Amino acid sequence: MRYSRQRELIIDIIKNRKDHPTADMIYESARELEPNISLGTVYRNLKLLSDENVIITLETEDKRLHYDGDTSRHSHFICSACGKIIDLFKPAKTPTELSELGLTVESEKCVYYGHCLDCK
Amino acid sequence: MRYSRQRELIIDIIKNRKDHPTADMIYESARELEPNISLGTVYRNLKLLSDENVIITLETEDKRLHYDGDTSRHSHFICSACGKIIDLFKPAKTPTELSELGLTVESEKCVYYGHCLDCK
DNA sequence: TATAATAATAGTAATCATTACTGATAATGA
DNA sequence: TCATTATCAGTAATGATTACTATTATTATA
Repeated sequence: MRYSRQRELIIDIIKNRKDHPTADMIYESARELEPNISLGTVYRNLKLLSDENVIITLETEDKRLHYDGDTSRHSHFICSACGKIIDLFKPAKTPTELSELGLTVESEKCVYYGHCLDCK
Repeated sequence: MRYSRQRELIIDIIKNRKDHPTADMIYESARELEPNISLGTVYRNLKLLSDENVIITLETEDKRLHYDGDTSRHSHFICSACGKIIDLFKPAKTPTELSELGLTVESEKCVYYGHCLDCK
């Protein structure tokens, strides 16, 4: 992977945000410093970076990928009303602890990734 | 919600499958009994049923929604190689227990849903 | 430092899952 | 039976993402 000014900018943007932006939000942000950057470039690099585990993707119910520059092991809380995504760092919060933070947990989706018996 | 033959068929298909089909797979299956059913009808009903919590959606990395007729509290294992989705029923399996089942856990994504402070 | 090889880019077209739209059909309460 | 209207089939539209192409920029090496 060669150096590119555009990719460095994209990494910098994601790593310095606390929210979990979509490709479009990252594109808007990148255009402030690199007005000619292409949306395709943003998408290509986001794919590349998540393939290389430099960033993490979040498949949400709004049908747009959200990106997270923090690759440390943590969970997320998504507000069903406004869609806001909140980091939940380890050690894992229990539903009770979340309630104490003012977060009402109504449901959860937990997915483990790896290789199954057939594919090993 | 009125009765419709098409919706009953869709519910029946999802509730009787152990895999986690996409809209397209459900459409193909439904056409065997209801050859004129429309793909739009399948999508409309899947949305309706998940809004009413009759079924569950799974947002996966293949960018297609997968549906689960089992609404009991459980997690999922997704094979990174073949995409197969396996139910993990409660009590939650630990990484060790999963390994014993032949499932190599390499990463996880856990999302909690509810309402944040601002939206309550 | 100049140069050749090629990764990466900008800009745009294409893809594809999902949703919206429309006139016809069917379920349901009176 | 009939009126109301949810639902349907079929198709067009949407929107996020990916693919394509000619050009530009990075980098290893002479």
